[in-house]
Amino acid sequence: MPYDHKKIEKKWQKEWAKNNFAEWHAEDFGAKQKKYVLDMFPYPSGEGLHVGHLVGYVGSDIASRYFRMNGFNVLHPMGWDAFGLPAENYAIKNKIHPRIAVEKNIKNFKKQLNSVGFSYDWSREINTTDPDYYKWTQWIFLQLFKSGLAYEADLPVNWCVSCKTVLANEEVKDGACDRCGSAVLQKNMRQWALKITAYADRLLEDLDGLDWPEPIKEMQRNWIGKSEGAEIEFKINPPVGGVIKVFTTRPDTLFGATYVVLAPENPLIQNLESRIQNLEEVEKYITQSKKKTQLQRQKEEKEKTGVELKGIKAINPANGEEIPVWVADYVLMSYGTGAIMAVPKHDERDREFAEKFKLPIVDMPLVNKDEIVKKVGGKKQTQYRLRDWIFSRQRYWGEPIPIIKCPKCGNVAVPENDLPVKLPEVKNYKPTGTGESPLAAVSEWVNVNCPQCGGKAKRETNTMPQWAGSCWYYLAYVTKARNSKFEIRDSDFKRRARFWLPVDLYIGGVEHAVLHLLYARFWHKFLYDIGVAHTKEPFQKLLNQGLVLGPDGQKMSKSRGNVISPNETIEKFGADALRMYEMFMSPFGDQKPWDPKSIVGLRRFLDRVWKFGQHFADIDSRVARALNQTIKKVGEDIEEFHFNTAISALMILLNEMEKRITHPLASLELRRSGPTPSQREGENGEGDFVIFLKLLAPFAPHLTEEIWSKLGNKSAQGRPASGWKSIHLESWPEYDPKLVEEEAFQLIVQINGKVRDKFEAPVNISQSEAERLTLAREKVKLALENRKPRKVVWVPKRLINLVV
RNA sequence: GGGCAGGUGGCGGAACCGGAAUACGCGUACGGCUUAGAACCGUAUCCCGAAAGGGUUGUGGGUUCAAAUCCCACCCUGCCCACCA
Repeated sequence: MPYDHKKIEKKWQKEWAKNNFAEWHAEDFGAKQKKYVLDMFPYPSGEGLHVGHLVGYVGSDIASRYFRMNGFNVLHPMGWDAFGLPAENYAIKNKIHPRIAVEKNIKNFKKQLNSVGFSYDWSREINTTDPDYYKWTQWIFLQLFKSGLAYEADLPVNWCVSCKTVLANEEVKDGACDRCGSAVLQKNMRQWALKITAYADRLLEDLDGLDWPEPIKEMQRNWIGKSEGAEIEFKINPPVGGVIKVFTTRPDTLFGATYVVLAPENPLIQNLESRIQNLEEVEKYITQSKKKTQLQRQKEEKEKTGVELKGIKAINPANGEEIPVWVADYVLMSYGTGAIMAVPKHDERDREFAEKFKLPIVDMPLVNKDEIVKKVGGKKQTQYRLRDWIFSRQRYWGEPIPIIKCPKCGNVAVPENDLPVKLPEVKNYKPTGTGESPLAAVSEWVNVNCPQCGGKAKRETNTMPQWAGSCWYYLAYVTKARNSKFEIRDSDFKRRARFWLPVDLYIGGVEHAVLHLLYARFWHKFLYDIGVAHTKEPFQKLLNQGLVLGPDGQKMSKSRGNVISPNETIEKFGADALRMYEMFMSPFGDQKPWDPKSIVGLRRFLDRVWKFGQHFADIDSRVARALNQTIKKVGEDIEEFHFNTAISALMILLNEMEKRITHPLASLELRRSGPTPSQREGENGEGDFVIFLKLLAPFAPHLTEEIWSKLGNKSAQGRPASGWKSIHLESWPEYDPKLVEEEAFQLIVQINGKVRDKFEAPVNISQSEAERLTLAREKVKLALENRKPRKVVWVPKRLINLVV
């Protein structure tokens, strides 16, 4: 009989919640060694969780349970990243207030998570939209502001026409909005930005000490994009005042520079206006290129365009030659100095441009970098590709930026005692599209007195981006012990943080490689600098779970209709089967399609475990070896997140145990299904089976708990007295190293590298003995045809190879 | 164009510190059980061949007693970045 997963899983979820074991909670300042196991928390979207979201959560749950069984004090919390566009767009579409939508969605998410049987410490649950929470998001912003790291300026920004807000560079993908895929326009707007570039070097260097997947580190390195070079000045002829500064990583090619190119946005062009003979043409070109979106620029397949500034020449400082000056949009204002020296002999882009516009391409001797820089009066310089983080959004559903704009005093910080600046209720929270946030319309909220001079002033009406709340949430869990409020300034917090930080194991998707993970590292480093955090990095070890594709091999999405919800799967196969299938289907980090058929294999396995537990099982002692090997294998595999092979090992062990059943009746009953009352306590077999159950427990927590309690390990009834004994509070089984080693092995006999025979031999067989036995074998004699081996290769415990 | 990861049965994958390629699971076939089906149990299942035997880890080459594993060249797929000077 298959087990009744609906009944069993509900029952234990209720018991676990009701009993709320202290052992499942993280214990601040506990004596056991701490382990902080963290999931990237979800956006509670309206669609609910799909099976792909669960892969990471299942993995971290297995790890957490395993660490608890190994005697660690595990902090494994969960919360909600509920501000931002997904929540707001959902609310707009369904015509409910985002606050209400988020509440509803969180309820649904929590229900879904609980139905999978996760062992989260819900006493530390957080929600980034909770004013008690975002009070501290705002507080950190104010510290950044006071340190000069948050500033407002006219900046070139990305504007999403559909989301009607500016975006950070990190949120633009292939020239389109990462969120909605719409075109992104380049605009100049007055915006708040965070000076992440001030941390570029530290963000780069400290990657080395992190136990992160190498590709993620590489992505961050590329994003930061450090390059060393020099800034070199080119004098202008006629001398109109000012010089053209260029940045180059190859000053050694300076002799080959045959023209100079300015970015269309380069302000120098305005200074030169009076001398430009073809001003009209130049201005037309500039206007045109400004109109292009990034997407358009890319679609034009990098076909070079540009216009010469006639009447203007630059002087190559290496050889004093006069060279032409051009304006072209292949040079970007936002990188370097917004001007380049073009070396068409050496640089492919310059060559393409030179060929198109018939500019000279000359050979040059390469010279010593440092010497030439010195000689022409240039200076060494380091450039980063990383830009400051555009931090304001013209949207309603975010943390208000806690700044008051006073006509007299300028931008004034909201006094700390006035935090949080609560997001006001509004009737219309739709984005305006004018560049103003919907908050600007709430006059009773906007109009305030300046905290500095007392005069009339207005609140900043932009809100923070979605990433703000997730920049410090791992600290919030630490702060929020047992439902207390957040406070990250006092010594109590600092003691807790010192106890728990850094996060020992952080699990989430690759998609955050240069978004959340870079932003959070930046904030953490700032918090370190102001003495809030004591570690240089927040997340010591990072693992990425692989993406789950739909059954059609495509990315799961509502529009494709290939989204698999955990709800139906749990209904049909149970949470334990779902958990195991997700871990078994591929290596943890691999992308994988969902195969609706394969999950039955895991369910079959669990049914066989159930049957085994229903009937007593006298297992013969030869299983001991397999058992010890499995204890070793499963433990090692869990530590390395090789869950697929851990499960395979458990399957092999169960197969083995079924083969070794000595009681004929039990054997029969296991093979058929049928009622049997028999259960003996104290059998050898039961001991072995119980060990197997413990190994399986982190993967299939419900089923193992049920069998465990049925085996006489006191069920939950009658709790809270001392009756409770959950399998999840048991110790992880230990293996006997002697029993892991095999006594015998299949000795492979090769002749010229080809397998010709094999026979069983004791592990400690000597080479001479193995040779003697090998040469005596019929098959070998036949294959040798009287030839004598000219060489014998002997690999202990594996093979013997006769070379003739 | 640059960087990174990866190509193994009908499918997901295992082995990858060089040592039996295809563990484990899905699927499929046949048999059992069953009034029948489902479920379950058993057996088989990389390819060619009746067998002996031979072949097989994207392709081609190399190193080695021995290569899925190491080296070189090429092809393909996925992800990230992309006119960053």
